[in-house]
Amino acid sequence: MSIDLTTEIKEILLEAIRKSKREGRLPLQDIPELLLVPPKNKVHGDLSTNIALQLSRQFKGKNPLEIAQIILDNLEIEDTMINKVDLVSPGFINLWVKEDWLYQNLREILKKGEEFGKLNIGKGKRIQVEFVSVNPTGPLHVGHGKCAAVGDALSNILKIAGYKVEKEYYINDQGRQMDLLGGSVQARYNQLLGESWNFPEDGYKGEYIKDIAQEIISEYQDKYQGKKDEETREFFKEIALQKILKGIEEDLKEFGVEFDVWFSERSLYQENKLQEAIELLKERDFLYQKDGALWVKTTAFGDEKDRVIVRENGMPTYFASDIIYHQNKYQRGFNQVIDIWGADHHGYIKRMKAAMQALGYPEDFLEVLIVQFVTLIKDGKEVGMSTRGGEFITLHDLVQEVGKDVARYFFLMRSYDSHTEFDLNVAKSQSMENPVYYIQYAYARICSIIKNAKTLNLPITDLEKVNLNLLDKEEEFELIKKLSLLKETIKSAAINWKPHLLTNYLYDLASLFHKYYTVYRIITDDLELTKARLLLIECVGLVLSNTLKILGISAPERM
RNA sequence: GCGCCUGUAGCUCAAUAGGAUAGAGCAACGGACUUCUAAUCCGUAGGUUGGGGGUUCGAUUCCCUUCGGGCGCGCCA
Repeated sequence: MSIDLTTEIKEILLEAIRKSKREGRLPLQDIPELLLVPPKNKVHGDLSTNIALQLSRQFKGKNPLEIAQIILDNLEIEDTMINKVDLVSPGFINLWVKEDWLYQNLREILKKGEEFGKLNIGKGKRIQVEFVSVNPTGPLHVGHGKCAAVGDALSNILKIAGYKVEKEYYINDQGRQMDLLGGSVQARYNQLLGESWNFPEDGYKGEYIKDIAQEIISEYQDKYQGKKDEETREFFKEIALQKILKGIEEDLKEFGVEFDVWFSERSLYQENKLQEAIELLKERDFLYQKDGALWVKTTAFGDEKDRVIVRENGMPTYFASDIIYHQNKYQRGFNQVIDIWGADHHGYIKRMKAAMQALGYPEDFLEVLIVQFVTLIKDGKEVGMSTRGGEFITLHDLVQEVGKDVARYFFLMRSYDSHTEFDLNVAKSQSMENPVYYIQYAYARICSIIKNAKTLNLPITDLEKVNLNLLDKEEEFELIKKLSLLKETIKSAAINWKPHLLTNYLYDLASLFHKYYTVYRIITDDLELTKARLLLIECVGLVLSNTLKILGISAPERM
């Protein structure tokens, strides 16, 4: 097991700090997490830390420069990867790294291959990510696609960061909306068979309802024509649910998203879990009766008002389902669950988090991530997305139109909490405007060069026999530094739950490669140089494909 | 009215956990193909980070206030 090189340098700095503490020159309580990052400006070195500035908080009045100087006094850089150290006002410690450190990164990447990027910051902690969870009453639209992309990518990021992750879809398969769905399909079925049949008020009017009715006709002919009994209603409800769920599952699969668990709301009520939750809440004194209904005292945990869990008529509310659903999650042993919701549900967060605390779970057991809306732009104009309007665009349509890779990238390229403006014209263009192709093209170029090298019988990735010192150009150093940053980027994406850090990283890396490619040839008359450069681009290719894989975007070998 | 998200270049957005001279792409203008794929590269121009206060060595980032945009405030789901 080789040591993480950035960690190694951090350790050297920390040792200097600990030594200063032992000597009494820095009477510290605790040492904050040491951040070691490449500065924006090259004159500030290869890596930089603000630790002295951080530490100066602990003892006011002490000049950060003095603190930095004390650390430097105790810093042993002989026989390390650090080449030079500098101290700059107001207290930054800047480090220059030996070239050998950079080369060592390449060795590590090559050795680990597809494993490069894996971390262990999760330490096996179990996290559940629940996302999409759309009511099974119609097809997924593009907004759900954004949630799906974010949830799936975040799950992959957490996995590679060392968490045990489960992806779950919650199916709201009971209640009024299911009755309406069944009723709507039943009405269309009968109408298609020539019956005069009233369409339910507030029913689902989309074309897909007619499609389902048509399917039922081909499968069952007129078997249920004109029937109005309970059994028939159940039949329509059930078959509509199954068909729509199947469609949702297919659309997601086509989008590259697969769930570990499809969890049915109905199943919650088969074990009388509601009673269990109510008992617990009562015991903990967060439950009371008022106006004939049962209320949860969510205001005790910051909610604006208390919420009804069982209605006056004895029926549990949707909130009740969600409480026992999350109780179930807790009982399944997750250390933390992340719910990903659309922006229209944000008002629900407080009461859910309050309910969790009322049940006695840790405050951060449930975290909710709110994904902002998507606006589709076509020919410079906004495309309406209401279900009622005719211009409904489904996720399926979008994937057909622009492809899975482009759709996923566009949803992930911006922070999920900013509104996505999805320009269909840009997404469809196979030009430099489209960042997906820009990145994939970098990978395809690398594959193409390696293929050429093979036809020329050039030896590839013979690590021991390559003289990496020949990689001495500025562009090469920049590339290697970027490669070595992958793990830090994944770490940051995992801790902050920000998949878009990886799309940005990919773009930067691709950009550095394209620049390098333009200035230098990989395959030259100089065999030794060629070998070294081939090794470098192989590493770039590996990192590109590893990162694309995390985001669920394919890495084509030729374009 | 209250709550959540948001406001950065003409447009779409970054800015890593409060760090150093706020960066990319597009659009505009000017260049580079006898080349391992030009789906590429180089250059020019573009800013009072909506406004105003505060916190500190330092604020696009945190707090208060104000203005604009989006969304939500059911014994609906």
